[in-house]
Amino acid sequence: MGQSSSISDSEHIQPFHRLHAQLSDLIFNTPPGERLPAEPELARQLGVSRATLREAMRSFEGQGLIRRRQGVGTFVVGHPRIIEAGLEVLESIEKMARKINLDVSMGALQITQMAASPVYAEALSVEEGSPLVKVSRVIFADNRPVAYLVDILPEDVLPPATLKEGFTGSVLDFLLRRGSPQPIYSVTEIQAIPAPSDIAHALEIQRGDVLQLFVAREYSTNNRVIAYSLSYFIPGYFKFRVVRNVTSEHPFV
Amino acid sequence: MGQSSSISDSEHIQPFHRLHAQLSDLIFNTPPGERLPAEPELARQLGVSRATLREAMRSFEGQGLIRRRQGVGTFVVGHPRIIEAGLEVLESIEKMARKINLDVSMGALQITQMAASPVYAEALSVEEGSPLVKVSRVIFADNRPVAYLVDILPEDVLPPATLKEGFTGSVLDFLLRRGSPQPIYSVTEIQAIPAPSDIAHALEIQRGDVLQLFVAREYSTNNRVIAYSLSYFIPGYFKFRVVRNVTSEHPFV
DNA sequence: GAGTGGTCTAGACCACCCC
DNA sequence: GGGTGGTCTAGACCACTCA
Repeated sequence: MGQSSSISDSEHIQPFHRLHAQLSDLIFNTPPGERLPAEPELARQLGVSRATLREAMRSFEGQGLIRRRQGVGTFVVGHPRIIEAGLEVLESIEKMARKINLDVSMGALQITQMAASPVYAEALSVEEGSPLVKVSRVIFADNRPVAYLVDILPEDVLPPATLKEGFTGSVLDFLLRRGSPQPIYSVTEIQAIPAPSDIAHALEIQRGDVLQLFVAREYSTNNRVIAYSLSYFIPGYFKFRVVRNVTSEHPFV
Repeated sequence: MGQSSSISDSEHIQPFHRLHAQLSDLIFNTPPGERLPAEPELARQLGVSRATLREAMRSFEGQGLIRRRQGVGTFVVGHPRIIEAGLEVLESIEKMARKINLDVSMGALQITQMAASPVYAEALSVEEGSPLVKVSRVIFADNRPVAYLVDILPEDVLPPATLKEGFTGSVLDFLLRRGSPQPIYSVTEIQAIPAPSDIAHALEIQRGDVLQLFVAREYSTNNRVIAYSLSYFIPGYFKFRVVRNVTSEHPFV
């Protein structure tokens, strides 16, 4: 079983590889916005089990070519516009998106006050237990969730009350606009991770799907850490670029 | 079924979450180097199906905490030493590793001569069909594969014959040592991707596991592109860092 | 050949969305 | 209520490794 053998020059290709090609055809021959057949139906048509079909679908979702919505269906989306950014410059997604005339909005905003856990205390160089504010939200581009952002700041840097008005999703822009303390630079760590359940849910992708994660500490004058932030990006919607130099002398940053 | 209900305050947690915690316990309480029980056995012990067990294991593999080897078993590995690098500086994995006294070696070296495909021709700014050299290899740290590197260069930049001697895995180091043309900087694009089958195989991970990919164009004097390179890293063994500045004037890079 | 992880199947139940 | 995707199960066969 497995290989349904109806194809003539069938090597013993595993179902997955054949499936991947078939799915690719199907997706590119389906107009954007259209729904694909339901999973059980599609699995039957392609002669594989639903588990195998879903496995093959994962990579297309990471590329932003399809979008699956529980209770609704799986939809083909057009080639997404890509948000491109050079990493040397610290700037908000909103600003990056504006450059390519992409409509960006914010949703699922949560502002929480909390006491500093050991991890956060260390990241922000504050006492354990000191008051913090955690701001999390989802960024949408073309009405699709594309990023999940979390900022953690000391309460005196960002009193929750001040956020009530004029917050559009970017803590960085907010701080810059307010003026003091002034963000100067950030040290950002780059990681690739499988999506944890809660974040997968917020981004409407599957747990385990690939995400690009930036973990940043933002610094103000006199090297004070004013924010610790986690940014989860769905790959395929973003292109991050960095210029690297061969240097004989080594600047200790 | 599923929840085996022996636990007292059982909310209706999905098997996956409970499993993840149980696995975490098991892994941290198993000495590095030891083998875990076989998958069917372990699935029985934990009261889940093998599919669910394997799904839960994926994330631990991405973090480098376990290593699965077909036909052999699943092993706990100690907290891996992490190769850390600032991205501002273009340097080879060998150099990064040497800084932390980590033993790095190369395997599965393949040197292929080929004609420029449209993609490669564009990337290297050469004529389609012009002669190229493709160098691919696997990088091992502590005897584990941790990265898969591919460099594509014009044949006149890197005649295959010259590679026969003194090549230890880094095309960058090789070019620097030889002196001409001299690499000056690279423009690197950062992506998170699920591992394609062939690369998963070379890195001894599972297809679909998370990888950090760098796609770079390396430039020489007078802005000639001398190399196009793809670097696939297993997350968990690497930590990449970049400093980002807030700039009021906007340099159009 | 015995035992391991890698892949796949068929079927089930659930959470969710929309009518 | 009816249909969708999300999760899980039990069992099978395969590819690989090693004695």
